[in-house]
Amino acid sequence: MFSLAEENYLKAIYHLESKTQGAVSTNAIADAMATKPSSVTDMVQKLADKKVLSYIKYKGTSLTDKGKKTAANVIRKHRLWEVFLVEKLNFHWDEVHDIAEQLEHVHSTELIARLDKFLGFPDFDPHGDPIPDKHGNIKPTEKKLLSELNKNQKGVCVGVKESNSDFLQYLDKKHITIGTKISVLGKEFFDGSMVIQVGRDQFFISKKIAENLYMQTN
Amino acid sequence: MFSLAEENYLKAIYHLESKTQGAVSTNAIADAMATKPSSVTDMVQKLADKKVLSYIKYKGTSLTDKGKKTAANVIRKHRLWEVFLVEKLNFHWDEVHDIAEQLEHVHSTELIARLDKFLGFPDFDPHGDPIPDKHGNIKPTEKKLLSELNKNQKGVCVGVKESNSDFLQYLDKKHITIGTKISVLGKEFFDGSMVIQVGRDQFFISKKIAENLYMQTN
DNA sequence: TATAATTTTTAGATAAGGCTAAAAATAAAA
DNA sequence: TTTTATTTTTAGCCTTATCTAAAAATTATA
Repeated sequence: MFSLAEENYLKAIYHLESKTQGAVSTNAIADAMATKPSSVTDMVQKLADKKVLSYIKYKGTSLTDKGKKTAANVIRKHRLWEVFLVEKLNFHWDEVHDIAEQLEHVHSTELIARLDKFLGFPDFDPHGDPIPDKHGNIKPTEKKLLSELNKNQKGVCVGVKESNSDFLQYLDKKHITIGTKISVLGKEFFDGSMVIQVGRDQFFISKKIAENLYMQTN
Repeated sequence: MFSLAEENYLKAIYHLESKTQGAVSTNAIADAMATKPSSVTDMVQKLADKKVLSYIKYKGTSLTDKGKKTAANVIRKHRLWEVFLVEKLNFHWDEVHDIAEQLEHVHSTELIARLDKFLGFPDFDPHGDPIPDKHGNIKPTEKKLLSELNKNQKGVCVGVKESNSDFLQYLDKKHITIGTKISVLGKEFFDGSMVIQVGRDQFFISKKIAENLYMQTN
């Protein structure tokens, strides 16, 4: 069992590893966690003792399989709770992060298994990020921007890139949300604008809109 | 904002105050929290500084209005989460305590407001305990004996009057426990016997049984 | 009411997690 | 290849929440 602090370190290191290659530096972790490098050194040494990461002085750290699995599980919980908050409690996509940040540390595998089922075994969270399975595996996925689709292609909205209130309100008005199917009826190469179909409605969207919607196409 | 430990102390003291009258003793708190009296003294002094309770050396403590409200709010969260776990995630009523114990410390008034609405503004948790409102007030509730109910009335079992082993074993066999919903399908005025419904089962009970079950009816 | 028993508090210690300042190692620049 | 700059670690200290052991206050008993 890991403490709240330990879980947060593992999560941060997991995210950092996926963004860069090679060992993760102490300073990078300190930046990501808004803490001091000296605190990171202490914690990383403790986590190395617990076999969730390997650490070489002055050379940085990388998660072991056990560490990756633990981190992925925390991320799984975070993302499932985000789906719950948005789908069931009607929060907006941009309001859920801080709450999920707390909920992710509730310990109970049974709880998460049941929550997963209650939510219909979702594959993506409201930001379009994939939800790891109970073994910590993430289904390899093709997440594209709507703006990358061409005429006659279609997909399912899996998240938003920018999530300012005006944008979310626009999506609300157009009834676009996670899981909404969108078809590209036309695309103007001059300005990247599109005509799309959402349900029975067909309408025009600008390139700016299309560039902020994550789509899954398979 | 209160720490996890502070919230747990407030909650424990709140429960102890409702069970006894007068100030709560240091040892009573230590017992309730499975901690040492010396630890309680430290914490209680800290909480007195924060104006959530009044503390007189060697004389015990009692919550201030602020302390009561804070404690009631933690209890409100705990009980709402228990409803969620049982009603939505299909946990059994006796499996939810430990999980709710963690969930109750998630900080977000908006979350609780929305959860409350999602659950249909419940008044009681699965154990039959009342859920404080957002101001910390608990609706005064009427606890009756099952024998006082009439045909077509129903309620939730909130406790037993006599608790000898034979009686408890009988309840076990009939799947009656704290939180069990019981409906009175028929009542014989000659001997006070009843036909009741528990879950999907319908069966006969004597007056003696009915006189030993506390019910909450609303 | 003086003594014994119990309760409560204080003093000092520990573990987790974090910080500052200084030292050591590594990387970059001259 | 020295020297300088940056990164990382170490050492020592702080806070929160806990503990044990001893002292003090209160309560019970003789």
